[in-house]
Amino acid sequence: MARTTGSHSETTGPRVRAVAEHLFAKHGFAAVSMRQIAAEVGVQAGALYNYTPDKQTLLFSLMHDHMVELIAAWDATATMSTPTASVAAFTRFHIAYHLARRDAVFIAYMELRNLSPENFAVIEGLRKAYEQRLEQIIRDGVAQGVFVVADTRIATLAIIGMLTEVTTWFRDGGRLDVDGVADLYVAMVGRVLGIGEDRRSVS
Amino acid sequence: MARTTGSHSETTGPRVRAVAEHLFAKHGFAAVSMRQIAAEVGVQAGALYNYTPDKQTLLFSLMHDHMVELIAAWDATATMSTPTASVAAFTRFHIAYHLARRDAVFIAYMELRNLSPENFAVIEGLRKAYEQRLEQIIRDGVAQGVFVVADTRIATLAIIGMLTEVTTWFRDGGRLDVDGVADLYVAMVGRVLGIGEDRRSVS
DNA sequence: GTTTTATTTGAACGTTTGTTCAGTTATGCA
DNA sequence: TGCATAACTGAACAAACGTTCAAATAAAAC
Repeated sequence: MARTTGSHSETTGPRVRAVAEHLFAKHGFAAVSMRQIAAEVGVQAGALYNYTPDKQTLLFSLMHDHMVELIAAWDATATMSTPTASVAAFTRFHIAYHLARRDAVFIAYMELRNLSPENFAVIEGLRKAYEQRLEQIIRDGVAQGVFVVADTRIATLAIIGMLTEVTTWFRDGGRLDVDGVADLYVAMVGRVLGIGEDRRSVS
Repeated sequence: MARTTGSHSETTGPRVRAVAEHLFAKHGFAAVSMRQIAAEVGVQAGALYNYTPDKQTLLFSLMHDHMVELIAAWDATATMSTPTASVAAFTRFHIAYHLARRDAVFIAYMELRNLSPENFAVIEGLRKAYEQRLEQIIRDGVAQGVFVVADTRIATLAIIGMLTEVTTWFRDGGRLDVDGVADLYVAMVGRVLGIGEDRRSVS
């Protein structure tokens, strides 16, 4: 036996990526073998090498595409408006997107140490680029006097941290749905940024 | 050659754990071999099995001890006082402790999926127990009317998330030292909890 | 209907894996 | 000083690892 019925690059290629994404997220890059991926795809291990030069590149490719798509999705969502509206939109976008693509998000946050130095630098740059989007909104809000924050950079990181943490506990069918969670976080993020704060009350 | 000069269980045992903790944090549990650990300790791989029944138990033991020590350290720190003081103390404690023991923290958050189901349940229980400490403080604050939060549970998770995120970017010798970072987070956490909020301003 | 080409198999490769254990040696106790 | 034991070595085990490649076969092109 060799080539099987219905075999096709256009279906196998994406399937390899989808299966790898799922298994890497579930068990970790180092704990998943090429043979496991192949088995799940329904193919022999050797066939995977038609779609990736090696395992490491497969991981990098998944992470890279995810980060690029994340940034593109936000840039397509973002509209010129007030900092207050922008930060609320960012909060809702971040939560919804991260919950919808949990496997990819998990990998992008957890498998950085399995990347070669050059590949790491690329992913790190993309992550920074994404964070910059939020940081710029906060900077604008501070400049316009609608946000009151002691340290823009730290506020950015704190907000990213609290938003991303949602992926670790959110379960479909739980007490709150995605929109309900997003509403609560929009309010909390607003507080962190001091929206509507009476500035005289600050010593 | 067999037993080497100066060999001693009381020194090798802790060294195995220290080396394993460091390597697991740096490269991930699955990516580190028993031979790598042994080499770093300065011993042959077989010798490790005097100190752990197997690799998985070594991981679990590290995570378990870390969580127990974390909880014990907080319980030793916590004092009866106002919710506002307690939450500030928790914030400072969490940041300082997590930055001081970064390797252990990293492992406890990242290697859960490499645990057997029973071991996972134990660690998860300890994590919940730690979160409960913060949640109880927030609940007390809400009951006393000094905190204003829409959802106590979500506020707890959001705060834990934003505090833990510090470990991903903090570098010694950076722009801010630990105390400086903690100061900023105490203020941000206070805002999330609505401390000092004018309740009439909420619709 | 034949030829070309893309796709996959299946076996093989050299390493490395976690773990075991009989044998060897330094150490602590009598 | 001698003996028992704790600590470690070094070799061995079967299994699994990522990767390669000639051979085989389905699909596409003509």
